[in-house]
Amino acid sequence: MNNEESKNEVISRDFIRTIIDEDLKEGKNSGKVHTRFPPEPNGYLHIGHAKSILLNYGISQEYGGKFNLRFDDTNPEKEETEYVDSIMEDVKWLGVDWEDRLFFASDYFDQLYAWAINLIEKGLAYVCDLNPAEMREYRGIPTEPGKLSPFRSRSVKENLELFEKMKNGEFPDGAKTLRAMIDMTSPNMNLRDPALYRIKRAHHHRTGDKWCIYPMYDFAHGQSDSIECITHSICTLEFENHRPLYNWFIEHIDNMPSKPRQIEFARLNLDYTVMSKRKLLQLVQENHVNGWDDPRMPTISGLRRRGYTSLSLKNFVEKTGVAKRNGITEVTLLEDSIRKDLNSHAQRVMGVVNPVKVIITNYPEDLVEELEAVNNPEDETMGKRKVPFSKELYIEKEDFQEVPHKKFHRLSPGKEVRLRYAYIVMCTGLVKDDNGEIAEIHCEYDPETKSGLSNSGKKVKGTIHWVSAKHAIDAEVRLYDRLFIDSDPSGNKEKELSELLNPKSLEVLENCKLEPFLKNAKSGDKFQFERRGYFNVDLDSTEDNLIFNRTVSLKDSWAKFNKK
RNA sequence: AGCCUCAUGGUGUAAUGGUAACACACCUCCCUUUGGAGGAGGUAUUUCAGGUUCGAAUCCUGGUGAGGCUGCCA
Repeated sequence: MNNEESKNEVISRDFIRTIIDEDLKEGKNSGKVHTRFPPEPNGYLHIGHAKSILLNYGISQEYGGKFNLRFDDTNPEKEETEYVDSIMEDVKWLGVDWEDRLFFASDYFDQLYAWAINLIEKGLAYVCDLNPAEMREYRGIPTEPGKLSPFRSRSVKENLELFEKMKNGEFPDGAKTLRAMIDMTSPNMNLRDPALYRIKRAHHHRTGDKWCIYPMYDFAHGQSDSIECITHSICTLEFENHRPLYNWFIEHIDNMPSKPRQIEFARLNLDYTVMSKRKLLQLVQENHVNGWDDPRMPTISGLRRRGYTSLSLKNFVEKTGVAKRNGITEVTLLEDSIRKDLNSHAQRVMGVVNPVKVIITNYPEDLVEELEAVNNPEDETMGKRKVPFSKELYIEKEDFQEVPHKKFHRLSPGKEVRLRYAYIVMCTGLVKDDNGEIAEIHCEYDPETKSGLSNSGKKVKGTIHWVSAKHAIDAEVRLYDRLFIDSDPSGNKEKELSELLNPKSLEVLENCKLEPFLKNAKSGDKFQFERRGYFNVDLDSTEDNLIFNRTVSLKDSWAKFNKK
């Protein structure tokens, strides 16, 4: 083996996999790796969750371990079955298989209750009557220690009775909490006697009205991990300060099934995007978008509807890496991942989004030629198709300039251009309507230049796409652009979210003309409209009313040049 | 302010005491019946100050900057 080869063998490992490698080397968890994804069913999953899901699942697969899906449903007020369903659908769509390991934190409510009693018996938890305002006051601030709750000295017996009465519904909502007895002077606020249980008469999506007390996240999460024998509990940075508490429960509750290890990494952020569930919910509720799966949303369902594939998301997420540094990834990286995927897989097709009519004046009136077109130049096995050509065509408005820019090499008066898969045509005239708008472009074609003909060697600068007018099918096309004009909408503290919206994030074009090949396109089908971009057939598309969503445009150096 | 965490091109991540690299973005050029794809090249990086060392992005000390924590949310 030479030097170069040995260098290539050094696979770069992120810090989480490095930790797992070390744990394995030390013989921890008897060599097992078991991860989980713990969503709260209070909203739809977004691409940041996709990163976490794929990270956790990917690790479980790489190490020959297992992966659980567990709903963190400890706050019934915000949680709904609708979200449970959408989350499962999205996780599955990402290609992630939890096999028979679908769990709910609410499955563990009885066990959690028993463990709370265990802590009370050990003198490590107490029932507290402080109201929220008082509790806040007693907690103190980070720079100053808090004060001991006056209820901290209740006897074990009294605490046991009170806690039982809490469970039995003998106190009104919010009247009491069960708290851990840790350290009111800790610089880590999470350790200042955190609440374990609160009284809340809310209907739970799974346990119904069985409980009127519910465990807090901190009291449920680590223990749930332990019950499921999770070895590495991967979460985001904001839980760093919770880790001592996470470990405290594992250490102080008797006979915990296993000792999971919490590891935190930086969540994914994208520029021109908001990623918090609260803000996403706000966009939905204030109707700035059409629901959670609006193609402008960074939700998994939105991205799917937009036309992203799960493979492209997986590739993207891997490219963003895993680290502890907070940063903002550019959306161009996401766009690159879908272009790469679709470039090699998507069926090519011609579609005119902003049509203007072209008449080939020297072309026979009733002749229709079936021209051969390549389905995907990147993949010969995708074959070829026939495209009808006739005297009247539609081309893209922007492919014609009456007074052309010197670097514009498309159609303009007196100039020649190649019609993709067809002939070279020259523009010979124009017809304008009463408003001065171009109604018809007149061209003459050169029969010798038919595509594929041996003597069609004439060179022209540009090639444009077209659709035969009498064969064209109508469709609606939705052009999407970034939802926000601010590259960091969440970081903008001066303006409301609604003031940062891009007014042109959605452009609906009703009168688009597509080649007949697309007649039977089904929702979810993906195409490249040559020279325009990648398009996904929308969820609401029907045979009579075809709707295409633009996933992403093609890279366009002409458009870029024009901007300058 | 106290505690925790982080700091490498424009962006995101590598380099695990030994030549600072990869991807995206940006810019040139070539090629092209998609101004796509592809190819060739280019601009640009270790937060600062000390220290340890033959050698520091990496280890130590201090500074600076950024993020997190002060819910009976997760």
